[in-house]
Amino acid sequence: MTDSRDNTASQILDSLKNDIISGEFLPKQKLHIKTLKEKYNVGTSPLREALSQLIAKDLVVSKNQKGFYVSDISIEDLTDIYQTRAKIESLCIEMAIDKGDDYWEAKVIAASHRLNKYSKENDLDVEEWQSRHGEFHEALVAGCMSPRLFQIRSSLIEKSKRYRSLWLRENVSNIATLKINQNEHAALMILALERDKKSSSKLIEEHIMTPVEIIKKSLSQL
Amino acid sequence: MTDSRDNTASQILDSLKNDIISGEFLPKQKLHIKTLKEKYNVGTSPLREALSQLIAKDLVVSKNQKGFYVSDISIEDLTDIYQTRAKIESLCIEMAIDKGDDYWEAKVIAASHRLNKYSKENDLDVEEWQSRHGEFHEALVAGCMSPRLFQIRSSLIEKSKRYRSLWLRENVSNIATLKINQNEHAALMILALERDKKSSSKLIEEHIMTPVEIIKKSLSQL
DNA sequence: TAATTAACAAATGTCGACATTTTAATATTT
DNA sequence: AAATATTAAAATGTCGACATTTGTTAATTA
Repeated sequence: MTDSRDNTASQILDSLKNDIISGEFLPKQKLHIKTLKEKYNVGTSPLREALSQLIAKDLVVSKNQKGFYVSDISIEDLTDIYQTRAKIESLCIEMAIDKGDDYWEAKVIAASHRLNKYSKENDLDVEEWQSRHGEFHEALVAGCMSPRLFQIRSSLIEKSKRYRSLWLRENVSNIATLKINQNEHAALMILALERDKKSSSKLIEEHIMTPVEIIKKSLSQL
Repeated sequence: MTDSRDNTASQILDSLKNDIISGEFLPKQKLHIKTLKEKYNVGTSPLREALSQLIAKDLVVSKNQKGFYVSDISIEDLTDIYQTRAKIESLCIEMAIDKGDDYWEAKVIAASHRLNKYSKENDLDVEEWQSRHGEFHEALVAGCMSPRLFQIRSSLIEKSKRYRSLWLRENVSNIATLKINQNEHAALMILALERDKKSSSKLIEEHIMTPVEIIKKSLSQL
């Protein structure tokens, strides 16, 4: 059995990262050391080490002697993140189509089924839907077999999730908007399994860019 | 005037990162806290914070209670890094060709000239050549205008530089190999200025992948 | 002699304290 | 009253010390 006890810093890292991505801590908000120490029940060192890692991940910034702050957001950054994410996801899918085997196909079909079934339910839990949605897209690109590209993809997803969270916060009612393009998911799967690289990559780029305009709107009113 | 005094951690970060990328610290090598403190003349906290940032950048790993180590390398990772880097660079060039203006063109021509002139010199300094080479490629993609994509590009370059450093370390004589494909640079510029996306992206991918096989060889003998 | 145990030395991760800087609140001057 | 200067309070970043854990060497046992 492997010794997988993590150090304190990496434990805080996860919680703190989540609290930033989920929008509990808002952009530009000051992160008081004292407050955080109490909130997460930790000492100075591990906390600062976790914050340091979040700096490297662009979720936190620090000015010398002026403390830590949650990274600011902007419409330009929102657009850039989503555009880059679209390009990367398109790359992933193209590679997955090149290299994906039978297991990949099977996993895609399975994930698609789970998403479809749940989307038709009446009173659905947003968390659950988002989880299945994420798993479907992950299954699609899983065949690409490039750890580094995957890592880039993940970090971009984290960043875009923050924008989506902030938007959801202001538009709790419009959750249904998330599921607008449910038919696109089916199309995506079919194109991928048909190994149609061109169409797949084109559709995925559009699919990812869909929510941008909506989020932009509510962001500019802030 | 802006107050741009950095904190101690970010100062160490640069030095330490450089020493890892340049191969002064070898893969898997243990990074003793005590030694590093003396080497960089700093205390525990800022050092550990710098190390934490390098963990997020995948240049350092840490096992709980067992200290910090330079990230390991492998042929698989080498290949993955360079392949991903090639894809990203190709993306950048395509976008640059789409969005690049007259200033972009001018800068590309200028950088190309500087590289060409220096490449013809008899006794050249490797550092200087690498610098001009890097600037040429940067000029080529500068038109892409996506900070996030640029950032991804930079982090991949850092990682690939480490492999190149380790290879150079074992093959000081073969430095000339670096300049093998000098003619490709001219071709690259022409294609970009002709706004030929397809050919540009194809050539840049090949250009980036060129050194992989050479580095692989010397790596597998280690 | 090999293997196991015990004891020691080295190194890590965490905390609390201190000096320095920033921020705020108050007083002073024009 | 507005602007500046002064003082006090809060917060930051750094260090050294301490408890725990790890790794190594020596001793004991089979």
